Amino acid sequence: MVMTELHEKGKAAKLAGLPDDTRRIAIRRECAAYAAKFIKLQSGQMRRLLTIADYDDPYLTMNPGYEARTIEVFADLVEQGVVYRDLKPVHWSIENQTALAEAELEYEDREDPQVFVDFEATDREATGRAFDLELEATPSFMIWTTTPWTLPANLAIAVGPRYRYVLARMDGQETVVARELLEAVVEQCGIEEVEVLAECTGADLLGLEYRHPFIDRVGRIVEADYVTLEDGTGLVHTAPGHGQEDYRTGQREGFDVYCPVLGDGTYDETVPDWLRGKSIWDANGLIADHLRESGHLVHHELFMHSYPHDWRSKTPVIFRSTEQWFVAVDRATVRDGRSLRDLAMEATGESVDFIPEWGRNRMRGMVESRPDWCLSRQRAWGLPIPAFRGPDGEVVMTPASVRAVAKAFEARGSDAWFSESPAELLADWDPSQDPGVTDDLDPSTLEKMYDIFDVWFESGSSWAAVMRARDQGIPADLYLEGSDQHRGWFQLSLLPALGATGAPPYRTLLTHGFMVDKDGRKMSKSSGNALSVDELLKDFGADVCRWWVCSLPFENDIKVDLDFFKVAGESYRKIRNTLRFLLGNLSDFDVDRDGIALDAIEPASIDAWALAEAVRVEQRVRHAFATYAFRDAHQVLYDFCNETLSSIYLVATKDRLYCDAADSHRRRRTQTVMHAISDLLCRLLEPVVPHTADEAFRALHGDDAANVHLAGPLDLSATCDHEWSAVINLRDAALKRLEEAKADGIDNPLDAGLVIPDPEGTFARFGEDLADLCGVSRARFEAGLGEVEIEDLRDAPRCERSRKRDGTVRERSDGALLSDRDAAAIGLDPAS
RNA sequence: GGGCUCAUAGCUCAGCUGGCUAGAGCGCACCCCUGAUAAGGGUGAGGUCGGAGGUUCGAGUCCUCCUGGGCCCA
Repeated sequence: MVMTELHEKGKAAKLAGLPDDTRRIAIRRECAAYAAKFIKLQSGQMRRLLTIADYDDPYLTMNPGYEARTIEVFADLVEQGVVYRDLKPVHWSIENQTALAEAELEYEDREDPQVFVDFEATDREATGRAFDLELEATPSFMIWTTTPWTLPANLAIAVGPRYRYVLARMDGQETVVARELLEAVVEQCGIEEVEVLAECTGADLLGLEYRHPFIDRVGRIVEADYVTLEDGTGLVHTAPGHGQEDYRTGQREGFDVYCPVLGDGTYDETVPDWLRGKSIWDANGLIADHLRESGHLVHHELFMHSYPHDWRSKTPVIFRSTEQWFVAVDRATVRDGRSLRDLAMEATGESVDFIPEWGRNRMRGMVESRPDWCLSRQRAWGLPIPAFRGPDGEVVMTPASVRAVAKAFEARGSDAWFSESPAELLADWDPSQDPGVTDDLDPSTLEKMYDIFDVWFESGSSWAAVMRARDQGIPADLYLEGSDQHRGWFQLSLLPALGATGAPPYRTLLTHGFMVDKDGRKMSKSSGNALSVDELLKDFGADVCRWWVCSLPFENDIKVDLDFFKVAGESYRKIRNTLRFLLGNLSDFDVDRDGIALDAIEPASIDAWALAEAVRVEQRVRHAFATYAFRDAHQVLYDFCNETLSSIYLVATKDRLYCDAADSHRRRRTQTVMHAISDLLCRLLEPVVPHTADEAFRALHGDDAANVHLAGPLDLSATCDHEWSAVINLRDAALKRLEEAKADGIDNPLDAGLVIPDPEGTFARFGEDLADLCGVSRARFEAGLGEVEIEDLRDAPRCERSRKRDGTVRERSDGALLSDRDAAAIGLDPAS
């Protein structure tokens, strides 16, 4: 990205003229500035979401202290004997001319050729013997490949020793293919005449030789366990310089790691002249043409498949052999002889918790099959791998020399690698005390090497550079990332920590799914269905966004759409309105002056019930938070506000709040509970909707300095009559009856009274609240009744103040129609 | 092509180790309130649990295959 900008600004040309180290430092300056820009941008977004972090002292991988800690982790790995340098095929980005790690790849669809090619056997008789046949013509071995450009590097053909192979005459040419694939090959290649001449096993073919179709070279048939009968011909083109499996086969069989492709994706001098200097992508066509002309090409067609691309440049990557640094996952560690893979399988099997649990299986599968970690990159920006080359060309890098460089970096930053001499960088190193080198090694004879660490090694060292360095303690409680990081950060943090300390860096791994659009398709800038976090924050506010996030089943993919934020905004407003209503009704209430003791609340009162519900909510929400079940917390909080408070408690208590005498016990009792519930709600909502909770909390306490984020739990308790659940059921039944009564013209519940069956005498003690609970004017009980009945009160006088028709309404001394309670509340003598 | 994973009312989701007529919220329809009002309350209609087989006395819940998403890899 930075290099692109430098080119566009024309600075790259100027830089090219500078000495290597000077040029690298100049590029690194640009990169550091670029990184700083994004640090500012992204931390700004995170702050706006009101995340809590040490924003005054963030950890940055480019800080000298962080760099030093990372290098120390590396020193520990060197000490454990798991770091090595080797010539191997690695993922190579032609665009950026660097090796890439698995985590730096993206798979995208790409159209490539697939070719079926005949490789002519060198020895007709020997080949015939394998099939127990005397041959009249020289047969061929047919291979299939989707990367024709790797054919110049072909050194072998691999077969499965146990598979059956046939010698078949196909349109005149005698060719060997796997028996099970014959039909598919014939069909795909459009072969018209087929005659099977003989059959043998793969084992019979081993050791036979063939002539390379356009290079003067003889190849050999070898065995390999990765040969499958799923596609191709069952004979696998093998180029040890261009594939990891091919490389292993080549090592075993003693082949060179031959790779005629240069870093820029063109061929070197060792290929035929018609390919020299050509780009490998052009070579696909050239080679196909050449093979067609020479009669080796059986079939050629284009097809779409998923192919690895460089995640930065979005260009296709290739396998290319280069010297790189690796972390070995199967080498024994010095500490106890177990390999990193052993340790990782053990850690992911037991000591680490996974949320959700299937992450364990997923990650173990990846750990089980992962290749060695290619640590080195060829670029200017990043942390240098502190390796030197000695006077005899040998690589000098010991735990002590690495730690000496860590000291230099700590003091002067990793730019020192480019501005200082090897002797300066190794000032803290004494070769004579280092068993890893000869005693008389003179640091001033060393030359710096210029590989840069894979960025994943830096982020994978944060347990050391952050948690341990800041005395936060390791293992960390939780690493949280998307499910792609089972291969990325989770795994690449685990391996260094296991190597360096023998223990995993975390106790728990929490994984979330990916954002997809409302149709479940993945989001990307290119398909235009991506949403901007900035826009969302601007349009909906941080609290609504957080409220939405809290509602998600995060372990799966998350469907995202603008409409969902609107819905989240609606439900958020329900919470906010509930709080506002609570606070509004506490305006004349001072908890110290007017509050009553919570343990003095009558158990049969609706206030005891509401408080008991609040206690349950507190327990459930706290438990949900503690187990990362944020969705449950969201649900419980919403249901409490919507159901318990808004539709039941607050509706039922409106009458007393508005119409009871201001200082009456009943009214103050309700306010006391409303105060406690408000306090509780603020504290429970605080992690989710911090702005709202903060605002409400300060209003509740009438203290602008009150801080809900520091308030801690409330730990309420309540004693509630155990028959309250029956009362709530009774309410449901009554509401249904009231709905039915609308057919008789009783539209307004206050025009009705309830007659409640109460054979056991259970409901009488709730009498005071039952009418309000159902929104009717009054309730009475009858022992002999079967079910709830509605009393038509439309003819009863209505209180002008409370609008109730409770049977006590009559004209008072001031001429108003009032009930007894309302008359008393405004100071009239009830008897008057 | 392989590993992991998802698919339940119009929408977003619950449904633990298989067991009453499959739940919630939103939305929708109808109604009430008008002293939470760019609010509040009530009732109700919506589902062949992606498809096809199988195990079982019984499957949304277990097994197999298929279809369609997602992540990771080849």
